[in-house]
Amino acid sequence: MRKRNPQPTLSEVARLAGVGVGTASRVVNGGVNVSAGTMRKVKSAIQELGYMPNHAARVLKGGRTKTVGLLVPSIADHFFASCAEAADKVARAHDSLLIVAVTRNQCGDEMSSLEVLMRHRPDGLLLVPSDPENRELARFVRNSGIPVVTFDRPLFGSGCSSVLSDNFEAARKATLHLIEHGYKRILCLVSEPELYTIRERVRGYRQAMEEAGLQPLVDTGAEDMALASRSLAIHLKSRRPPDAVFTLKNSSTSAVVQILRQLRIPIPSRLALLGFDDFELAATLHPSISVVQQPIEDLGRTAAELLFAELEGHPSKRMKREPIVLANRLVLRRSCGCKEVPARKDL
Amino acid sequence: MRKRNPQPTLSEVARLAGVGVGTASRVVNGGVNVSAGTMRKVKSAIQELGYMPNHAARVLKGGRTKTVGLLVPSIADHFFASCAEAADKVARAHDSLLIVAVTRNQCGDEMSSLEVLMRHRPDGLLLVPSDPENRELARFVRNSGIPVVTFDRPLFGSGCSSVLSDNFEAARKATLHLIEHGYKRILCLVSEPELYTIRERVRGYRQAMEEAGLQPLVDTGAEDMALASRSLAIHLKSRRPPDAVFTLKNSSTSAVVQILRQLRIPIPSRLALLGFDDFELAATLHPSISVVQQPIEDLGRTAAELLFAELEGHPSKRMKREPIVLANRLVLRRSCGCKEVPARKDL
DNA sequence: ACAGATTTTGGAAACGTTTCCAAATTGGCG
DNA sequence: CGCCAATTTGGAAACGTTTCCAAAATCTGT
Repeated sequence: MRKRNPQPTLSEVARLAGVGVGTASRVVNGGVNVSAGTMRKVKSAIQELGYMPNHAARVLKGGRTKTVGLLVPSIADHFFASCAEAADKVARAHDSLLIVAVTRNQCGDEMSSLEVLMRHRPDGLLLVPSDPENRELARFVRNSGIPVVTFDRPLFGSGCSSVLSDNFEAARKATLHLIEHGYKRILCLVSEPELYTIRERVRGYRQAMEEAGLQPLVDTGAEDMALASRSLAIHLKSRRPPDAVFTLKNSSTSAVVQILRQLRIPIPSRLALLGFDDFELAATLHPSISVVQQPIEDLGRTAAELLFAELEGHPSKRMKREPIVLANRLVLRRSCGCKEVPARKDL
Repeated sequence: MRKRNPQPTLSEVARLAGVGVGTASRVVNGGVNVSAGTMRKVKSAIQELGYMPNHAARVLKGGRTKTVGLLVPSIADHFFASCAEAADKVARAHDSLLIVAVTRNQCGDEMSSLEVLMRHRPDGLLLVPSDPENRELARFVRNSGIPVVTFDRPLFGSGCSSVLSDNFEAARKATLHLIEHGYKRILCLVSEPELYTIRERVRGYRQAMEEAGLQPLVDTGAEDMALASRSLAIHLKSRRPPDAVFTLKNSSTSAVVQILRQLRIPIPSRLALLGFDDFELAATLHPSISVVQQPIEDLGRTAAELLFAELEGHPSKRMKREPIVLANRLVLRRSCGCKEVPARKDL
């Protein structure tokens, strides 16, 4: 059986329904100014033929593509995957498709991925810029002619809206919390220090230490397990070893847990630990790990909603360009020396 | 400055170069039968105008869309996210875009998501069928007229290729391993028993138990933490409590770890544990958790490669329709009573 | 029942490519 | 130089929509 697939076209639908092609088109697009009878005829013709609009033709004609693009560093990463899922849900609610492309935080890939995305002429764009200072990207956004919203990281000079989380303030509060516990030599363990979010967190850490009159202690040599392990060992053997560690990333946190277990260093009695970004087993580990919990889904959802608002409602009435900043939560567990406390809402 | 974005068209290029539009087109597409001089003129015109072909117009004319669709139950789930990333990499290597839609293992969503995908006329399709017996989906695939590859789960009666992992055999081997340790009352803790992969795993478990002349003990009441907790408590209090647990899903495994920790039941001395599907902290937990490790990226990558092979190379020379079955690895850690075997790469 | 206002309808034009085919140009060779 | 073959070129048609505009049909109020 050779059921080739010469997709039925709108004129075939029109012919079968006994109406003009323009009329058929109107029925397909919501049917304004179409009489009930005609509507019915056309709809049943569509049903019978299994007609589906040809997307390419629509795009060519210049209409909406019902497509929004999402550009993220990675899609296997839980953080971005959750954002993507949340954004996808919003897109689907607006009868649109979210198309995703991944950069790997490399600006080169960024532009080329963007190009592949743009081929599909998305109605709008959701971005996580690798580098907030990327002028090429900012220029691209300005000239793109479509609404763009960035999230997790801003894009300076692009004039587009952003949805961020307060990395600075959350890191500051977290550090202050450690300080309140009496820890004085707090090591800040960093990987990927070039990323905006990480830089903000480091800034928050430094600010807190400075406020307390303590000496900041930042180590950027935590790119992977091996390096982190080496760094940690050196610090622990130094003349004035740290009494607490503040890790700025999910994977660093679990790496440190693993390393400390190997070294048989008890948490928090010998070394306290607080991590940025929650992870599934943080509550299950022994001891449970205190973390800053990010509003992950909120970021994706809010960004998408903002995009569709600009897209549908108010193309001219541009809302204020101030970034929307979402709060993080400090979830206190055992690893910072706290008694297991119910998660606090106050940042 | 209203820098609208009237993308330059091919005729503008042609005009600037002083040639016909057909000639310009030939230059853009590899330039066969074009004299060297003309070539040069057109290319510099392209350069000057920053011309980029309009993808929609090309597609409309009947070419490839350079797009493949991926339909998965979820994209926030680490398993599918990794598959997606691997498939995306392959797609990008073929200068194509992977477009993703999510079902939530619900057949209704499945067809509607598929419809949204099909709007974009993908050149091929990558599917994770919610239900291998879904006749509607199978019919759709047969009539779609484009190559389709399923992975993780088959789709019976669809005639398309599949890439699977050997859930049955892996579960059997895993159960056998527990049996070799001397465990006799092995509880198989199940959630989402309607899923194909889960059913296969249960089947493998039963087979192993039967081979050993032991009584299978399957509990499907593990849908969430609360239920799992209740189930587990009941079994532990029964007259002949289990001495080992085999969990069939990632989240069940960590749920059980958490529950046993709360109940202060030592692993593996009082209750051994072996899980299906590895997770990041499985090696870090105390004790470390033995698991079946799935070839996650392989699944996505292989499926995508298969799809592009059908797409590009051999549209008629259909390869054998036998599913490709990838092997799982049994990663032995402490929770099943094993000594920590070289904590790294033991098959 | 009729003029005018309103709603509904049909069909042509346009979107930017590619793909033809015929026309124009070039080259070879007697 | 002249003629045929081979190469190169220009431009029309087609892809399937949407969006016009004018024509047709229907509705209003008197």
